[in-house]
Amino acid sequence: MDICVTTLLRDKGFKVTPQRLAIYNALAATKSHPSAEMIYNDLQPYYPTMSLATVYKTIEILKELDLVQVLNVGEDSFRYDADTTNHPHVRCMCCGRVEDLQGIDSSDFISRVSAHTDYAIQGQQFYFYGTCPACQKTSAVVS
Amino acid sequence: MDICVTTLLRDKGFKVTPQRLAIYNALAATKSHPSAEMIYNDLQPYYPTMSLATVYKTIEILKELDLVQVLNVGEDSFRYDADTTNHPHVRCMCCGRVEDLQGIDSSDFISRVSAHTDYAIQGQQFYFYGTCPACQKTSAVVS
DNA sequence: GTTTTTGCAAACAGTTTGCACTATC
DNA sequence: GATAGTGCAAACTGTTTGCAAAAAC
Repeated sequence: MDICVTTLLRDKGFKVTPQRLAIYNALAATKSHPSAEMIYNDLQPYYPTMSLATVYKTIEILKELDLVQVLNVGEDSFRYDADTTNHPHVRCMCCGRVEDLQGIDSSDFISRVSAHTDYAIQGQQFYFYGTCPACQKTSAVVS
Repeated sequence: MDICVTTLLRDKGFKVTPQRLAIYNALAATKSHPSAEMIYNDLQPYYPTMSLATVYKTIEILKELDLVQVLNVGEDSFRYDADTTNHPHVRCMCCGRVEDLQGIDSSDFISRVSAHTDYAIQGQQFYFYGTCPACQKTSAVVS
């Protein structure tokens, strides 16, 4: 996996730095769809001198290499996903957690939309909003 | 329509001001899904002393009254829609225009997702990205 | 040794807030 | 006349940029 990123960076003329590898690995190792700041905080113990600007600059490159996708779940900040397959996401409106919705085939819905519009559709993002299992339990106890 | 907004505002204890009516009317009269700044610019000729802060504060209230919905199409700024029915949107990646995708029934897709996840789904947003008819023509000429 | 990257700080854009003045009720 | 809203400017947050020192090649 590391080798792959290294090669991809080199091929496009980018230099390979520990920061870049760490940021990509942090993203690839989590399912939590972190924001730039979350990545920064996660890496802080291991790269105490790394700056937030480096996280942003690296994400920019990773986008270019198609190694991450950007999520815009309606919060203040963007979130990033190293899984670049196009899958729907859910956000818990209670705790803010963002999760993947795997195993849902949306191809028929997409082709239905494509057929219905004059736009040449190139991509899409599906965001669902609700309450996660953990928060459902909590509110059940309270009410 | 005005009467309706007036009543809704009063019922919730908000005062009825020309600015609030103008902002709602501007939103209700367009299909262009304007940002706060666009609304501000549109109204500038008629309300030259109105400030951007008033636009934001008013939108906040209109959200509370369920008179507008917020779109997060992946740009720098939010966009607003006075059509609060839940319909998909397309953004042209060439000119930035945002349009409604009317007449698409997504209820089966939504119920398929609801059945598939542990989340209690309360809402969703579907964003499509592509090239609008006008931009398709332009790029065809160029290439 | 050249060229790119880092990390800092300053800049920036969109949005929010505090507060005196004004308008609504 | 009491209460809430406006408009200004300043604050704030997430993100971007410029640049000298440092690292990659």
